[in-house]
Amino acid sequence: MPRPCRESYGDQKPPFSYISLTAMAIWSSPDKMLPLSEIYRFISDRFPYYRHNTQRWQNSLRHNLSFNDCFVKIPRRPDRPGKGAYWALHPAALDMFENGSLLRRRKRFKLMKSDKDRLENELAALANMNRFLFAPPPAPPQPLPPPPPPTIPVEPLPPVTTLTSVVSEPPPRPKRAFTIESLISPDKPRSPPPPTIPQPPAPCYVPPPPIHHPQLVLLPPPPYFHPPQHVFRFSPTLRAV
DNA sequence: CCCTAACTCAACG
DNA sequence: CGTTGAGTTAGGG
Repeated sequence: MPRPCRESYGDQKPPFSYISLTAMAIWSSPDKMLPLSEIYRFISDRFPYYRHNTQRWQNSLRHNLSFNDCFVKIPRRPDRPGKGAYWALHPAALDMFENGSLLRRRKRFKLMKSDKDRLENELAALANMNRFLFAPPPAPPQPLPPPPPPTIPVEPLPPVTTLTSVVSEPPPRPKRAFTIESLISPDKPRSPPPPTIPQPPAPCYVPPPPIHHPQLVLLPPPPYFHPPQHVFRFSPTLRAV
């Protein structure tokens, strides 16, 4: 066992908190967001310890998702039905484990009330837009004007300027402590090494291509800044308190 | 030893 | 499934 990676904990409890495990699962997904069932599967797939007592730890895990501001519930698109919402990581929480401890963070990640409210508004607005943009196709034309369908009350959208903040790009690879790589890479050749095409030296930062995102509405990208500090673009004032 | 993050149990919608 | 509260356990300064 020179290379302890996945499956190396056997039936022993892995030294990760539920928050760590959940973050790993979300991180490992192509879209950086997962429904609850997929989070369960990620964990029980690679940590045999969690193939038992499922009722207990899954309840705890759901508690964590709701309780911790570092997890953000993303509404489903109506045209992508399924159970439950998607869960993503709050971008300001990406450095949650900077201290290297995967058991206990230095400090709980909590949003200030104002930021929490703003995030809530953005997600509500997103859900509203999704209702429009991904509504089921209208019924075939009727001979007579059908009675106006129960119109979905669409609430006035919050200032659109903040909406772009919900659009996300793939998060960066974890900085140090989080050994996601060793956990997910062995059986996940998810991104075949890109063919090394000699690139002309870019004089400055080149914005990444538009991000395909199955769940979120892509809006015109905001202006790019030089070193992209954060791959997510939430409201710039979002802060962990 | 203390503080508090993390966990557990459980009720409720 | 998701939220919330209350009580317990335990990580780490």
